[in-house]
Amino acid sequence: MTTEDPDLRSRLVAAGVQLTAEEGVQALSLREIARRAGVSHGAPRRYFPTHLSLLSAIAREGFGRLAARSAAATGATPRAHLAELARIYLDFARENPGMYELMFRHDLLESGELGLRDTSLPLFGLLVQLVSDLRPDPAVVAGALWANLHGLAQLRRWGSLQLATGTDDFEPLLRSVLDAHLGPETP
Amino acid sequence: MTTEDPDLRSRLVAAGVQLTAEEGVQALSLREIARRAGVSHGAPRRYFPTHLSLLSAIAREGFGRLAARSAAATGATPRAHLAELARIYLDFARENPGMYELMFRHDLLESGELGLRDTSLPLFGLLVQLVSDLRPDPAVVAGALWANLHGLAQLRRWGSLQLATGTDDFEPLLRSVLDAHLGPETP
DNA sequence: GGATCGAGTAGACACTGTCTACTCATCCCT
DNA sequence: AGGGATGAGTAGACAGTGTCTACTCGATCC
Repeated sequence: MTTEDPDLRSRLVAAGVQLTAEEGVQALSLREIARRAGVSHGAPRRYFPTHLSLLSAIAREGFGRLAARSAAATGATPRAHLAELARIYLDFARENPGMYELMFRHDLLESGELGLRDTSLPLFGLLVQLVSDLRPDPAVVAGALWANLHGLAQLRRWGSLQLATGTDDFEPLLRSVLDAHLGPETP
Repeated sequence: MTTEDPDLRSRLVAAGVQLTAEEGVQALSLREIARRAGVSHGAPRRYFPTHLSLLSAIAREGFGRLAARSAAATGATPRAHLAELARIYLDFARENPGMYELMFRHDLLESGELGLRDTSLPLFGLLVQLVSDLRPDPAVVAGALWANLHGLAQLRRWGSLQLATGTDDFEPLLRSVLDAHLGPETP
């Protein structure tokens, strides 16, 4: 029995977020989330018609937290701002591996009353805006950069890059990525 | 009852590969794979101690097929060779979405008698070798490039980049990625 | 020729997601 | 003020899952 104040919908999502962090994404069964929220296993059905739609709501909460962190990023120059955003993205993925995995599960895309895909659009818009000060065709470059960050986050979690490059220091890799897409750092 | 000639181990993996292509990764239950191989649900246990280790073997088969395709790639220049490899990688991910998803499931990493992580090392070695003709610090650049291709494959499947860039033409994106990491194409 | 052993079978167990029938308190309406 | 309707949450059934254990049964070996 967690706090009983908020409505069950919020409590279920909160329990799911906590469970993701504590036990990982494979522990997110409908019944365990309901247990943690202190209700029977049939109760979530009032708010989430299916298991996937509940997972989708939890993932949406994750996107919200990432967006909040990203909105707090600043930078003296667009380049510095982008570097800060990249760091925030990669840190989020490393510190919240279960949530990050959940956020990009493709079978969650269509579940829930709102599409999950659109949730990342505002963040991408900021990326495009910052890139437009540095590069022509900013939408393409921003897309390529986002893909690169996403791939870095995934492969870092996989451990492949550490094995392949022989080190787990990601600084040179991140610098190489930023230089590649944005051009070498200007003095 | 599929063909009974090869040993059950191979038949199970083959049934899993087929099932992945036909029904997707969520259909890969132990019992359904056993059913397709024409044996009882307890039989796989002789060869794969756990469900995950069977999935891991199926993913390994996927890496083998990708490696075979990659080995057939050629190019007049390292740059052309790399471009061909990139295209093969992205095509494989698009044409075998279920298998690609399975290959990079992080909970499969440690299952099976051989680590799955090492399976991608030879391919990465080829990448490093080709990049070394074009760039200093080829391990870092190859790592960044691989991460970028992986991110492209994932986000293309997710549909986010199509939504964000307003087009589903990946040619400019791929060209931007190759130019970014390898330098602009030389005449 | 009889014991041994390995491959595969069959069933139990706990757990899952979904569905349906049910309680029961709250609210609305005349 | 009283009674029906509504809505949230409960409880149980059902099929399906992964794992484990007991068992068959044919081949192999001494």
